[in-house]
Amino acid sequence: MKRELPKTYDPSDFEGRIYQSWCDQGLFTPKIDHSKPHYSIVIPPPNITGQLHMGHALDNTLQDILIRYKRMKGFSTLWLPGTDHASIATEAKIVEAMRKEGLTKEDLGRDGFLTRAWAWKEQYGGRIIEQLKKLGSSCDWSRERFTLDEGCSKAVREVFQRLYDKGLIYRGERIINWCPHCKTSISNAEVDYEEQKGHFWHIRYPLVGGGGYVEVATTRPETMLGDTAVAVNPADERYKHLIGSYCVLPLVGRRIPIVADEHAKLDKGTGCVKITPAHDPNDFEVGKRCSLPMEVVLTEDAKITENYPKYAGMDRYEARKAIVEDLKAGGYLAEIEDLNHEVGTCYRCGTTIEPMISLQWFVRMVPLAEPAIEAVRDGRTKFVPERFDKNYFHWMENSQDWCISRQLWWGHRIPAYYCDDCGETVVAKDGCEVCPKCGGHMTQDPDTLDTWFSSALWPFSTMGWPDETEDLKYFYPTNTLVTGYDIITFWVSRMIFSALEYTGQVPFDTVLIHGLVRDAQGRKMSKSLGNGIDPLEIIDKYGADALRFALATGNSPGNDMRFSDEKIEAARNFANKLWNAARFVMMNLEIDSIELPAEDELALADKWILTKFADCVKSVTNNIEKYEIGIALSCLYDFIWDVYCDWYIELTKSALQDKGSARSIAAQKVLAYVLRETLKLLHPFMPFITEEIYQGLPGEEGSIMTESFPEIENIPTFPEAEGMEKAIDAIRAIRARRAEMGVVPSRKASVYITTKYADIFAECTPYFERLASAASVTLVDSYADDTAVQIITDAAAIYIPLADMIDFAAELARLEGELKQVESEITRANAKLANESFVARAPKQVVDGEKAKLEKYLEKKSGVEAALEQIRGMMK
RNA sequence: GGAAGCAUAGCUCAGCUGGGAGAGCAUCUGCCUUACAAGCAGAGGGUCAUAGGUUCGAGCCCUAUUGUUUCCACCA
Repeated sequence: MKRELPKTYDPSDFEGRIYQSWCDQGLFTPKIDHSKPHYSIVIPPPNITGQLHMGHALDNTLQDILIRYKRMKGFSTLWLPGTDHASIATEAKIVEAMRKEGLTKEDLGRDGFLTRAWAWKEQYGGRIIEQLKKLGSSCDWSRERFTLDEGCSKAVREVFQRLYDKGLIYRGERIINWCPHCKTSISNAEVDYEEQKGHFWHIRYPLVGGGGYVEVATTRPETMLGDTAVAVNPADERYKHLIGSYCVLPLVGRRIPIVADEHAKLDKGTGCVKITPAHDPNDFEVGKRCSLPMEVVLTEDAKITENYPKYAGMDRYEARKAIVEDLKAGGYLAEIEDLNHEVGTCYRCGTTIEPMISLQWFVRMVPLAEPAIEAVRDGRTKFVPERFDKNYFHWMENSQDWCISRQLWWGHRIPAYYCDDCGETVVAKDGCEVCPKCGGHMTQDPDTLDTWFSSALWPFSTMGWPDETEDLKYFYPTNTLVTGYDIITFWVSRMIFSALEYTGQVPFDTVLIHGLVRDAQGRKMSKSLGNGIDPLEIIDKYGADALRFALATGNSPGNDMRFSDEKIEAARNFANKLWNAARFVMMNLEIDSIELPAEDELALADKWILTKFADCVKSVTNNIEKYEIGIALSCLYDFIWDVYCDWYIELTKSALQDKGSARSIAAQKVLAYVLRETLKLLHPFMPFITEEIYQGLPGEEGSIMTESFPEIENIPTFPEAEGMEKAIDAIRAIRARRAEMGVVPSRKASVYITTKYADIFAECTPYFERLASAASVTLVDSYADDTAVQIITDAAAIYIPLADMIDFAAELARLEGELKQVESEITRANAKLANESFVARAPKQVVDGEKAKLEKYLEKKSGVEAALEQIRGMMK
């Protein structure tokens, strides 16, 4: 059944319909077939708070390209989709929404809050999935997962239990990053540093017994309330005599010791450091080494505790002001220095984090990191591009224990239980109600886990781990993980060590890293700048294929890219070009199925396009295999636009006019064959337009998705096709000269050609007539009309009698220029070949190539010289 | 403080293991040529950041410098 394409390319006309038909046919759901190789990808699960943004669009376009390619290559292909509960981000949004209604978490209580959170998930979780579908993502929706669903939660509890039993999870008092706004701890990875203007306050602490003081400096003077010592370096001659003595904490009056610790540097500041073990990570360590007491001075919303009545209830900044004033009044303030420094902020809400001592759960990183480092070092998992492994190693080798407990409600609740009576701690994945020790009632830890704890299990928890499911056996480990470089430490590294620990295998063999999508000026897209581009608007306006093309082309792995109107328009134009080429081919077809003609029916142009197509298949395939998506796509772009449309279609036009003729039918077959095969090559990149056109081709009823990706072995190639290039060169040369002379295309002119490739040029006569404005083409042994324009190519000398158009002086100048150029080429080639070292050391093919060039130029030179002679003769 | 990336045409970027600098957009000139003006045919435009080095040969490899971006760590 032949269907004509509408005259204009309008993606909104068919993208939705096609996606639905793929779903209806179940084409995204793989069959588990142990006789076939598998290829699997798990999606980086988008947050349920999110909307599709350009980063997602890029990430998922790349994944879909790989998935569709592998599917057509015959792999049993799974792209497993899902969403992330995004504990802190979602909870923050819900709390904010509640605040507008005048409600707090406490008003609703834990259960009430969770009911509301699940309602949120129902409302927004589906939205981003719908958006992914608009992009064309060929995910197996029947396997869609959610990090907080029963299966993933089971995996989380299992892992927690195993790690606890192995001693790799522990609970302890440590300095953690506290967000006073979200009122939870966050991990080091969740802290963003930003430069802020601040001050360095120099404070004098009077010495006990005798005059004098030590001077310390701080950027957070309010923490002085919690000072329990002053440290000096043990090697510091200036203060050696003070070690072991005491000073008095101003405003507070507490006697605190002067201790020796390496943490104090000789050359920094005054050499004396105030020590606040409960509110500073370094001081915490000093405190441990020197057995100092810990004095907590801030509450969980960063206000001064009741222990300091004068300042109690003030928030940290008010207290800072008040304390500075009081220090000044008491004569303790020595100096105020301006200073810019990096301040840690919460990556979710931007609030300045407060280091605090707190009882939290931690994952011991060193034993887990080691095998994970090894797996990348020995290549079981590779980063593309490779350089990102440095990033990974650096983080892995220096990672501190991971704080995994969060004082949030939306998340996986920690499976730890404490006895109300004896305080016994039990970790139990299946729950625990009665204390095994005293029979008392057990209460579950109120905290939840870091959202990344469940994300870390995603590649296998989604496949049913810890159960030995069919999916797990067949599709795990996965093959490729596609993600941005900004998430390597958060997520990729944690998946790797988790997978190794629990499944004994790496979670994926390749991590394809892409960069950020920036705006046309190169700025990060952000809400606050208001420069975000909405992929859905782009899809509505230009189509998903155009968006995918724009994102996949013109950049290489790991690099940021800019997105602009020009880019998306160029992409849309390309789709339109293909659309119209297909329309043209289809309106000329008289055949009802597509097959290649017998070899003896092939014209030179047919052999040429088939050979060029084979080249295209090769480079597209090779580049996808190397994850060079951008290069693969640009090969296709060039082939479709320049080779197929601008040359091959034009070359067939004269044959097509002769409807029903053998030549016309042969041309139709080749046109249709190359079109169909090209659509298959392009399908992974632009799935909708390729499907729409494909289904309009004669004899093609099914989906292009179920076709095989073109294989180079199946495409006939012909060494003689190279001859076509000689004719193309000649046509180009004629066009260029005519354009230069200002001859309008409608003015046809006779063309005389002398060449040693007469057969080729004879066969190409119609092409010259159609594409080079030739009235006729005559092959001659020599040509002697002095008034003709002369054009010299490598393969031929071409004469066009256009006497009235010729400006002889200009012609002379041009030929002289051409001679000069060809001579310099000859000089260059000669010099190279005269270089013994070059001839001896360069590979043979390079040297031979150089000789061939020399040959060509010498021939051209004699042609140019002859032409010059003729024109000089005329001008006399 | 540690590390990495980038620097190529007016703009945005490609350039795979070293063998005569490419594309898109923009600019200029023609053109309604049996699909496509979202098009066709031509043209101009580059000391490949700088300085050294390795090599028969460097945009590509090495060293240093400059500019720029990012990541990590820390700043009492």
